[in-house]
Amino acid sequence: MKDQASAPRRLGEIGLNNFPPYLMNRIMGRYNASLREDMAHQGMSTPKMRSLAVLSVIDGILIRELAIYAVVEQSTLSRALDGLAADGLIRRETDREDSRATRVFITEKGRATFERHWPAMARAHDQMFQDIPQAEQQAFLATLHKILRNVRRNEF
Amino acid sequence: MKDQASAPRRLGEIGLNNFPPYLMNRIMGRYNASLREDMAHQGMSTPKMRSLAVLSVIDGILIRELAIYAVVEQSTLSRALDGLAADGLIRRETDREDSRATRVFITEKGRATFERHWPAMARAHDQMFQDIPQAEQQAFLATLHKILRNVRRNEF
DNA sequence: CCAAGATATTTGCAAAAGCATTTAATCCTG
DNA sequence: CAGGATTAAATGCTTTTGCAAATATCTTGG
Repeated sequence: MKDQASAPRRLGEIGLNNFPPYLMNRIMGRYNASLREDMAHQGMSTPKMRSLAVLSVIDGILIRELAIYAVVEQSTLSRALDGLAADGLIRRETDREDSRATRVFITEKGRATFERHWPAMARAHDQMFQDIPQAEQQAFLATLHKILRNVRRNEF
Repeated sequence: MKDQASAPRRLGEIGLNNFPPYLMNRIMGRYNASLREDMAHQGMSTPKMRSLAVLSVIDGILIRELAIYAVVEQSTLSRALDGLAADGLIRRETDREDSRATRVFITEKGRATFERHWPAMARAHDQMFQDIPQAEQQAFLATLHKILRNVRRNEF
């Protein structure tokens, strides 16, 4: 009987609490809502914030790559970048080798802005993992990597 | 040195790939996008789908509870329910004990509709966890439960 | 080397989401 | 037990999304 190895049969049978995607949506719903609260005041949106976060780590990336890393639709991202550029937080620059493509660079002001928001993200993260042993957190992270590899459709 | 127990110092130092909320957003972004593709054709939206999914497990729930379980803003949910009711997939009924509140019930047609969509959810789930041992999946699930308990603000 | 097809980004537009307000009912406190 | 505070849900309105189409550039087979 090599049954049920992976896919649960019916949602009713396994229950919401044993269906990981459900739990992950619940968790990320809270996480994102709490960040949104924090940012709303300062005229920052989720796509903008995510863009800055990614750029603070990987600068000079192509827009299409940023869309993937930041988990934002490209058209939405395009407009978010308009806003960030208008505020001087990022700078767009046509790629040298391919003039269709655009690279995005974070400015000093952009970094400073992100640093101001980072504590809220760190706090949200800490709350998520409070009272969870380091070893368990490591194992969790390792599984997340496997899952991402399973679902992503890109090279990164 | 009881440092760094939980909150990483700066995102740049730890990297996106070691920041669980980032990975979870990436993963759920894909999961939800893939479901959305599947549903768009059949005039079904994410809030509608999530409502049916929750109701298929917990029927006769209050709207405000459904909003939490389904991870949907209440005003958005209200309109999603309008749509579902119009299609005869759910039924709203004023609560007996508190006539401000409304309970939502899934109809047979609603169940049937959910069953039609369920395979796509199961498929997405299977893809996520392919090649991940059962024991690891169990551990992952256990950690998700802890995290949800850490972040939720409600009794459920 | 040119046309047809592919790729990167932006933009138009309609649908969706979210905040704040409204309506209605219940709770609670003095 | 009246009246202000609270809670549930719906609605008005504005902003944000996201799809699809447009624009611009690049690539490649003939």
